Amino acid sequence: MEATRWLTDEEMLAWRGHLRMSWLLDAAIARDLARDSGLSHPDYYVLVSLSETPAQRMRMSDLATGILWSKSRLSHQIRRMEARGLVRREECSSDGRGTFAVLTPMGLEAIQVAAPHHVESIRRHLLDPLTPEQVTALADIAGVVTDRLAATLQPPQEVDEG
Amino acid sequence: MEATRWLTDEEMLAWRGHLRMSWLLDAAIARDLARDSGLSHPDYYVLVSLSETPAQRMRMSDLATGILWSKSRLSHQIRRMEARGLVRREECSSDGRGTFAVLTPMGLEAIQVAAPHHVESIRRHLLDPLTPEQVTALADIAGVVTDRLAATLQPPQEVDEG
DNA sequence: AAGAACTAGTTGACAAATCAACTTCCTGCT
DNA sequence: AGCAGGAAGTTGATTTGTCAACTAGTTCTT
Repeated sequence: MEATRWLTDEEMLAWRGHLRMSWLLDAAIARDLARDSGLSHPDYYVLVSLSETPAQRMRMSDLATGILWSKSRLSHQIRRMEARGLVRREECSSDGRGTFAVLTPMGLEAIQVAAPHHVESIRRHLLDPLTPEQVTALADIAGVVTDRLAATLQPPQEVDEG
Repeated sequence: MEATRWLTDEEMLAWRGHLRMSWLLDAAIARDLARDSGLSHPDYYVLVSLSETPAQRMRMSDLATGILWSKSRLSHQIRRMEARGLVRREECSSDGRGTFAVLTPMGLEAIQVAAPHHVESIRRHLLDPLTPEQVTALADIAGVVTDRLAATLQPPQEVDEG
């Protein structure tokens, strides 16, 4: 059993700073989003993913993978959004098990209205306070860390052992 | 109404990268924590805050403020942790409304066992992949962003207007 | 010293996320 | 063809977090 290498002050600042930043940032951006557009952060991810796709539809599992959610979480979320008229489900003709989540006109409208405010909010809270070098540094840091994590991490829920 | 300044590729990379990093990092560290120590991330914050305090006790509201939680969330969390024997509540003699959350011997034991593994997990997932310059850069970025946000953000729940 | 206004904390109802089955359909093997 | 095993989604129960209302004690004001 080796001695623990405790965090240096600088490391502690980076870790706790990151935690605090991500919590505050998420809260601030979620608050803006709700105020400006009546959407939650999860709603927004879903709508933006669908809207970036040519036919504005995606298979449930592709969507879930893209935003790093479990299939269960996505299914519940889509059910709620369907009830609000933002998306609808459509069967997949080529695979009987499959389901598409499809953007409705109302969902498209919602994301188009929301997007400019959301960008503004990201600028205000995250990008504006940073120098261009810091923006690049953040992108690099995130790249390195996520590459490593994506390799390690098994997606949520997919355990299913017998 | 001015034209929206959409995000550049670099800005998009920074923002989405940050989102993805914080989600994956939290998931990975939470998973390690649960496996190694049977604690959730929220449990850990609470225990660590209490353990860093001289008498291993804190007023509920100070604790809530320190970890950026609403009073309600903390109250529920402490109730659950109390049921597991990790903390207990104690009345405050100088202020009849007040309550202390106090670390129990079992809670102390839990945090002492958990801490080395947790540090190891933070190193593995976040710090090791980064250069020392990147660690410093991350600390700086978080500092700038959170200072700005802390000024703007009203704490959760404290609305209470009539 | 009395009451208004504020602060500390809790509670219960609701919303959202996770977890563990479960159904249905597809694919590959013999 | 027929069946084992895997993949796609859904569902319901449980846990966790949020919101609004509430109790009780303190402080400020006159």
